[in-house]
Amino acid sequence: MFKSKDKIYLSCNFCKRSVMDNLKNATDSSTEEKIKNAARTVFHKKGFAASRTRDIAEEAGINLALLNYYFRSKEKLFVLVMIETLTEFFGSVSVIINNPETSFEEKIEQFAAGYIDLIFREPDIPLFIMSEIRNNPEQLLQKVDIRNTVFNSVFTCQFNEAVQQGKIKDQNFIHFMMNFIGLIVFPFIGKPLLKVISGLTEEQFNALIEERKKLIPVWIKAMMNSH
Amino acid sequence: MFKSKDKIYLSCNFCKRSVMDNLKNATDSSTEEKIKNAARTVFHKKGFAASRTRDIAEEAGINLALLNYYFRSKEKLFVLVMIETLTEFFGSVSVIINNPETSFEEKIEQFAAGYIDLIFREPDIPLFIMSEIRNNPEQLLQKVDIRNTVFNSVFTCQFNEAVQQGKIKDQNFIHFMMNFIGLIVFPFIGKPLLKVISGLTEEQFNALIEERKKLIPVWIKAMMNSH
DNA sequence: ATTTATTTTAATCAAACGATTAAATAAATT
DNA sequence: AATTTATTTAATCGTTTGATTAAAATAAAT
Repeated sequence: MFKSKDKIYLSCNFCKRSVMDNLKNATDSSTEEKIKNAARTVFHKKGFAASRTRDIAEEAGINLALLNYYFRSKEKLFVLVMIETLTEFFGSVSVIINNPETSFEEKIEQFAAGYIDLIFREPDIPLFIMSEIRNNPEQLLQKVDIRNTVFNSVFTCQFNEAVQQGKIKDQNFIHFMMNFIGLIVFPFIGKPLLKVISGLTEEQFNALIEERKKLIPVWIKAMMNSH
Repeated sequence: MFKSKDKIYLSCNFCKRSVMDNLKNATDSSTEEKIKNAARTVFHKKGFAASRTRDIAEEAGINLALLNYYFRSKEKLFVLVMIETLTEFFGSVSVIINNPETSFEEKIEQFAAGYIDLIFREPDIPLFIMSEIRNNPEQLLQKVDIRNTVFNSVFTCQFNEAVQQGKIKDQNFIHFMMNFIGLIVFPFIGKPLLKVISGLTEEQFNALIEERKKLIPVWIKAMMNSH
């Protein structure tokens, strides 16, 4: 029991192999990938506590025992999904905010549009991350170095330069990032509530968010010069 | 078994008594109030699925059976907590945004400051509402008429007046509300993540949010005139 | 003082759930 | 072809968990 598979997939916390190696090795049609995709879907939608391993197995079209054979436990499978999700979610930012070719303003536009597109493809991710990280923040977040991604970025440098050159007013970078990310992400997090409040249909609401790709950069620039 | 208590506390969905009547009747020290407060704490912190009725009973300092005696089931207790939470959370807005004495700008300031204070007292509420409502939005939200509270408010009228009088540019009210609420609420929802990203301590982070009471109105006004 | 009603508890049930086992089948290796 | 290794399944184990029961303790009423 738990032979070679065990070494590859379950020792990721201890062995030298990175999660990314495992990702590359697995084909989309392979059983472990099927299970992981199913787990992703179910966890994202319901969260850890409300997800049943039987539901994940059914979603993957396999037996419950197989899930435990590959991933040993619900929790280990969850951690794997969480790492992949965080990596995807913050990795895609990294490309945009570290592009040396684009200006500060261009990055703001690309960031807003790119992120809204990303969340449109997987709208459950923001609420999933926020609510699951609440339980054990440091344990889950230490696996993906988000802080470094954000603070040592070209984007951050360009922000500081713009302040020094007097192009934008001097202001707290954390406030700026909170506002920027909040404007992008909040409509997705608050969607169920906001739909009821606004009385909009799914399509109307999505159209509104689509508009925000253009609007958020305008708003953010106005905010930056309002102090 | 399930005698007079039953009629009062468990038939709230069917009988003529409102939830508010029950609230008034119960003293803070009474057993049912102790249970409800404990349920509130646990549900707010962990969400429905991760909360155990045994934990709630322990938090309340009573036996598990007593919880079911008073509230009949975990789910009924949860619905009660959710209604109270929504009522409190959106009721407190109502006072501010329907005050006929204050101007549009004053309401923005009071709304921001008042809401940040409210969430400071109960910081788990925003994420609790967002994540729990995702599962059955209409069922939970139909119990509190939020849409009416927002759209038929003095605040909404004053917004429309300001647009007509050319004081602010013509813009989508839904966008405006999403931005406004998002700026207030998102730092609390994203707190675990934002703390790690920023590297700030609890106190530093709270101080930052405190600043936002003054900053958000400034930002919002800048945004409103940026189209 | 006795009955009646209410409040509280310990013990336990039944279903749900995560995990395991052992056995069967398929694939790969020698 | 024989043997080992990998994949898949049915059956089931042990806990957890929501809910119930019956009875004890307390309070209220007659």
